[in-house]
Amino acid sequence: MTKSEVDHLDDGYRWRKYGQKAVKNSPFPRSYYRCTSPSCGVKKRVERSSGDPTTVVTTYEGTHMHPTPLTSRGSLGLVPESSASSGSGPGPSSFFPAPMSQYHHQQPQQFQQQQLQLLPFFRVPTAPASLHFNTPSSSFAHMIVQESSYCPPPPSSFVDNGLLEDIVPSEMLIKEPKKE
DNA sequence: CGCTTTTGACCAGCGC
DNA sequence: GCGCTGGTCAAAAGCG
Repeated sequence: MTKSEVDHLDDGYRWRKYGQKAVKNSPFPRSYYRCTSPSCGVKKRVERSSGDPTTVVTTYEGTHMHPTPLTSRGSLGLVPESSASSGSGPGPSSFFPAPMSQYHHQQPQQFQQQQLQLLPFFRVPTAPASLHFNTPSSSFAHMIVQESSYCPPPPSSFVDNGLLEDIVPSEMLIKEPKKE
């Protein structure tokens, strides 16, 4: 579950929408996406939470057995340096006009928690649960930081619980009744 | 021109 | 068997 204004969250892969259906439990339609990479049958369903229209529920089916596509539509700029070196390519950082450190600083624990739930295929052997976002060479960190930009600043209900959110999902924290 | 999105139709599973 | 629901297909349209 991700707080987002947009339905289609870029997660570093290219998705092709192949269907949309209105579901019974939700007034919002559910969208069906499929990974465009050949020999990759990963699918995902995207629907809005009936209770919270600002929350999109993304359900992944399958696991990506390939790296992020080389031909992103520029929305992410996740072009590996090897392929972007056509003109002694600039560093990946040039793909992020906005200060990514800003998002990184805003809600690091929260979106880390969300990403681990939202993108189970990120949990590859080379990416332990305690992802080191400070690692510049980690493309995963880049895409995660980029995607976090889709999440609008949380409402006042959001409180920085620090490392606590590494353990307790933010959802629980938000629903938790305030102390009187 | 190639790729993506849209959208109605089709199909399968399930409960009654 | 019938209706409902969820998932997929495929043609048409749109976009860069």
